[in-house]
Amino acid sequence: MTPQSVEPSRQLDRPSTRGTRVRGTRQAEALVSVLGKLPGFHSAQEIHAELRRLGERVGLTTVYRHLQVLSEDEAVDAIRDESGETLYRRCATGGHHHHMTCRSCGRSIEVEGRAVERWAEGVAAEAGFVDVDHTVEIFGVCPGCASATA
Amino acid sequence: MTPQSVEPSRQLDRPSTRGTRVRGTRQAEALVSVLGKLPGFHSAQEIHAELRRLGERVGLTTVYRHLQVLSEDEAVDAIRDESGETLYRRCATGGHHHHMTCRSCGRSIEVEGRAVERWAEGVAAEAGFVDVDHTVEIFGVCPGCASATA
DNA sequence: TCTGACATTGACAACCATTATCTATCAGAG
DNA sequence: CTCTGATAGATAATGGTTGTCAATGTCAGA
Repeated sequence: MTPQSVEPSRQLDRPSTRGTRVRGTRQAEALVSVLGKLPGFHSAQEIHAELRRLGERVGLTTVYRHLQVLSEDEAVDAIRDESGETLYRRCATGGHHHHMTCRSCGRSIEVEGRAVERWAEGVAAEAGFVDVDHTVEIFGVCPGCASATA
Repeated sequence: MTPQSVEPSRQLDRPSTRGTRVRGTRQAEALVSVLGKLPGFHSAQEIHAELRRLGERVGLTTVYRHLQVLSEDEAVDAIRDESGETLYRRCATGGHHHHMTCRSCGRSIEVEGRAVERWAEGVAAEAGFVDVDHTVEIFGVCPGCASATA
């Protein structure tokens, strides 16, 4: 996974010589476009299905490949749901952040957590851990779903 | 997942009428025993392999089943590694807590995080989320491994 | 504009952890 | 001891993800 087996077109997103080509290929553009429209988190398979629905002819393999690259570039967020499936979402904000996801409708909110960052760093430093990274996910039921259920 | 499909032997761990039988069967006892000895997190498959290595004849299915039940009972912690595999570890402390795991040797430290709990609750309350739960995992390289590498 | 080299695609099969199924077996009560 | 429901576990699915590799597309330079 670390050996960047693919690592394609790393040469910046050029302004496109013709058309609105963003990253070289039609497929990549379509994928990015769909990602921008879908709210909340979706699995690679769902994204692939959506692509097909829109008439775009893109292979599942390609979807996986792009999502992987995009998530390495931090252009999309990747989280795992409770069944272990990987879900992707286009990042709204650029930097490091976390998510609060609704268990019912799947929509998610990006949350900042300076407090958490500090805490994590503190804990790690105290134990002498280095090269530290962390994941934080909050799950709950959003106001909308909560009132709908009640 | 919520429909407690299995949910066996819910009738408390009786003091055992004969032997040190903890939960009725040899297999369950062996599993718990191994869990107690293994440090850090291990996959169900690893635990199963260890069981076999010790000469215990336990089926892989059974290992999975027990780990599932134990984790529902919060008798073991379950986390997911980066490849999506589920790892289990016997809980040292009873209550809610998080882990800081070494990427290199797999050992983990249990950490308390009142700060995080408070933060998560605050964020959730602010957004109107209810029935909130959260996961926090810290990954890094422990002092031992760090100095070994250096 | 043409062309060749290299990157990308995608159908398909392989992987592999996990779960479902279904019968044989065991534990414990009476 | 015997009966009965719980448990075990071999085996077969499941299903998301990744590997393979030939076909195709892209773009730079001629």
